[in-house]
Amino acid sequence: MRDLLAITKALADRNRVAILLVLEGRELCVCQIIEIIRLAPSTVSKHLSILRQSRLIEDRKDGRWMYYRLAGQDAPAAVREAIRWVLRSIADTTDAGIYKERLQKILEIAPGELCKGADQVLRLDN
Amino acid sequence: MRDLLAITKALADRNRVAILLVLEGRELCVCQIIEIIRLAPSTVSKHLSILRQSRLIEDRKDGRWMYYRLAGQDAPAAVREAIRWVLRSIADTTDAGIYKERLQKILEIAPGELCKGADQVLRLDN
DNA sequence: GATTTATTTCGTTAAATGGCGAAATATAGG
DNA sequence: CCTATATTTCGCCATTTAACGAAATAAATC
Repeated sequence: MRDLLAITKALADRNRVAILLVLEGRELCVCQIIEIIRLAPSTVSKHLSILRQSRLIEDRKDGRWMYYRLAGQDAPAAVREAIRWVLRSIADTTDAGIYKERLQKILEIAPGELCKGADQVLRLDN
Repeated sequence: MRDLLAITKALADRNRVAILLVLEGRELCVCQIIEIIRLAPSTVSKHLSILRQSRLIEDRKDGRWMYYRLAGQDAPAAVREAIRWVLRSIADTTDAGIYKERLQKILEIAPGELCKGADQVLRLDN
C-alpha cells in the first residue's frame, strides 16, 4: 500500500500530471520542463523529485543537464499501469492540449537556445 | 483534467483506498465501513463524500441507512479503470489483508448487531 | 409528536502540501 | 581556479487536508 500511495499522491497534483503528459514518448531536460510548467525551477525540481520517488519517472544525468523520462518496462506493473491510465484519461482534454502546445513550442526553439546547448531531445520508442 | 484530478486526489489517502478495497464485490453500510476503517463517523462520512464526488463509489439510501458500492458500468472509463488499477495493485499486500480480515469479522457479526438491524449485505456481481 | 438511531454538516486544530527565493551543489569552460 | 550555468536543497509562508466533537438532519419507533 505504501507503494500505491506514493503513486496516487504523486498523481494528485495538476503540474505533476502535466509533466507526465509532456514526457510521453520523449525525454526532456529540466529547463524544458520548467518552461512548459511555468513555475520556479525549485518548485519544478521538487515535483520531479516526487515523481521519481514514486518511480513514475526515471532520470539520466548528462553533464550539467538532467533528463527525465517516463518509467520503462523495468518499472513495477502498478507504475506502468498508472502511467497508461493517466495518459489515456487526459489524452483528449483541453488542458492536455495546452501543455502539448507549449511542448511543441519548446521543441522548436531547442536545441541550444533554452539551456544554452542542451542536446537534441531523444525520442523514445514506448 | 478536473475529473482526473478528482480521482487521483480521492485515491491519495490510505483510508479511502481501504474503503475501495472492502467495497470490492459488495455494498456496505456506513456503520460497517466505520468499524473497518476505525475512524470517527464524521471522518469516514467525509471520506465517502470525497470518493462519491470523484464518482469512484455510488450510494443508495435505505431508510436510516446509507449503502455504498464501487462505481458500476455506467461510470466514466477513467473511473472504472482507476478502480481496476487500484484493486489490482494492492491485492496481495499485507495492508490489504488487514482490512480484508476486518471486513470478514464485520460480515460475520452482521446482520442486526452492528447498526441494530441493517439488512444483510447485498453481494454484487461485478 | 417525542425519542432513538444513522449519517452528514460545521467549526476547529494540527499536519501536510505547494509555492517561492536564497543558498548550496555540480559541472563545463575560460 | 574562477566564473557561468543547471539543478537541487533548504527555510519560509499560505493553502489544503485529515482528524475530531458538537450540532444538524433524516428516518424509524415508541
